[in-house]
Order: sequence, then structure tokens, then C-alpha cells
Amino acid sequence: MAPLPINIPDCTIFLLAKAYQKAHGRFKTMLRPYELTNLQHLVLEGLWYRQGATAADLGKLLVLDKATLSGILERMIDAGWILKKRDPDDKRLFRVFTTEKADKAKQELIELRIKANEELMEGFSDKERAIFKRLLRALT
Amino acid sequence: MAPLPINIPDCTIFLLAKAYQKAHGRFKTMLRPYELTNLQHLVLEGLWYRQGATAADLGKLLVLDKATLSGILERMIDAGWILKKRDPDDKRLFRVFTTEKADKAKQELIELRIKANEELMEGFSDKERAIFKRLLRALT
DNA sequence: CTTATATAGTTCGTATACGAAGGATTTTGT
DNA sequence: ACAAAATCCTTCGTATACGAACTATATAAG
Repeated sequence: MAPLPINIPDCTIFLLAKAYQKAHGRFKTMLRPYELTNLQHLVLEGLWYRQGATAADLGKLLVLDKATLSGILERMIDAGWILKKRDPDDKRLFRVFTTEKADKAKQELIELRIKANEELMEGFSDKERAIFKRLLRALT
Repeated sequence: MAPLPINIPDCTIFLLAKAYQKAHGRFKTMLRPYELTNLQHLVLEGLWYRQGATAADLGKLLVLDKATLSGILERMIDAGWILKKRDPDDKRLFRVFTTEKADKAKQELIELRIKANEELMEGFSDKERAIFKRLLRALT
């Protein structure tokens, strides 16, 4: 019954955490020249997909806590990546838009993410990539 | 050449982040009654595996930044889970040990992690579990 | 045996994460 | 119409993360 010996490297949650940690770290490094963090990049992609989304919309789309998003958006406004505009019809919410600065880097930033994904799975066959994505999706 | 339309849910890095986020959140909830965080639990398992490890050892074993570990160990000492003892032969380092409080909960805590892993992959077949772990391991 | 270098930890600064509480505003139920 | 409930967002508290600078100690080099 004793689940010993303990084998941490065999724990799937641990493996998942470490795979994420590594992928995150690599993309973070790639983003450094742009002075963007991973989440800030994600928010930009979300906005290019849904320009004018509210913070709540972004939270749902990107699966981010609204408290987390609040700080991220603030820093992105300070850095000139995005703009917030109060919705005149519902003064509780505001809508978020990318700035020209962001849009100028759009192609480059999207290609960067694609490249990061490619590098992440460069050792995987097409079949493995498909399985991996399917299993990850099943966990979300 | 234009990589549009953007499809965030198809980005493997995003899927990995969200799968991790969910698994992490679920285990966090399971740990709440013990007043332990995910990383604190991980440190305990690391110590049960390598009692008397130095912070540097733990950092290597658990793939944690030493700066991160520093704060975690401090809070665990305050909560009475672990102890630090200076190494008499090398006064730069100290060795970390679990306390009786931790050891009393050992079986329960290890079983909890096993249960969390089981729940995480309950929808996967044995074959899928093996593939998933193999692919995750390949990323680390 | 000193100086140069390497290693162990801490501390600082910045950026997530997220539960919980709070303020503003809108919608609902009667 | 109006109090109650729901929604949007901010703020606070705590816990990661991690690069960089710093202190203390140990080891290597000449």
C-alpha cells in the first residue's frame, strides 16, 4: 500500500508543470527584444482576433483571471500597446483596442509565436503533434 | 503567407499553459485543507526523497529557481513543515529536513498527489497516458 | 599564501496568478 | 418603479517565477 519509493519525475502534474515552465521560458526569451511578456503577447493576439473586446471578453477568451488581466492591461497601456475606451452604452465596462505601435509589429509577433510552437515540437512527428494537442485539449 | 486567421486555441504553447493552469488549480484546491501550496507540497516530496538536501539540491531536483525556492522554504519554516540546518563542513550551505508535522501527513499527502494525477488523466487510456508522459518528458 | 574565481543563499524589482472584498452600474423580479 | 441580484472592474493580500546584484564562504591558481 505504501506508495514509496517516491518518484517525482514520474508525476504527470510535475511533468506538465515543467514542460510549461520550459516552453514559457523559451518564448519569454524570444519576446525579450520586443519588451513584451508572454501574457502581453497573448492579449495582443486576442485583440487582433476580437478588436474592441472588453476585459471580461478577454478573460474568457484567454482563460485569464480578471484580477490578473487588470494589471496586465494597465502595463500594456503604459507601454503604448493598447487603449481602453469606456463603452457609452454600459459604463461598467470598457473596450480594448490595439494601438498603431502594436499593429506595426503584428506580422512579426504572430510569426514569432508560430516559430516558438515549431521549435517546441521540432522533435515530434506530425502524428505525435496531433496526439499531443488532442490530449492537452482534453485536459482543458 | 499571412498567418491569419489567428487561431489561439490551436497554439500548442497556449494549450500547454492552460492544461497546466487547470491541473495546477485542481491540485491547489485539493491541498487547501492542508494549508499547503503546490510548490510546498512538491518540496516535501523532494525532501522525503532526499532528506537533508541543500536548497541548491532541491532546486536541481525540482527544477526551481533558487530565488523562488528561497521564499518557499522561508514560508515552510514559518509554518513548521521543515527545518534548515547549517552544514558544519561548508558554511555557505544549509541542509533542509522535514519536521514531524510533515512526516505525520506523509502518506496522506503522497496519496493525494497520486489521486490528483489519477483524476487529471481519468479520461485517458493506459496507452494515451504513456504517450502523454513520454511527450511531456521530451519537452523538458 | 593571497588574489581570482566559483558556489550557496538572500534580496530586490517586475510580472504573473487568483481568491476575496469593494465600488459603480445595469438588469431582474415583483 | 425599486430593492435585490448580477456584472464589470479595481484593489488587496499572498504566493509564485526569475533575472540581477550582493554577501559570505570555499576553492583554485600562481
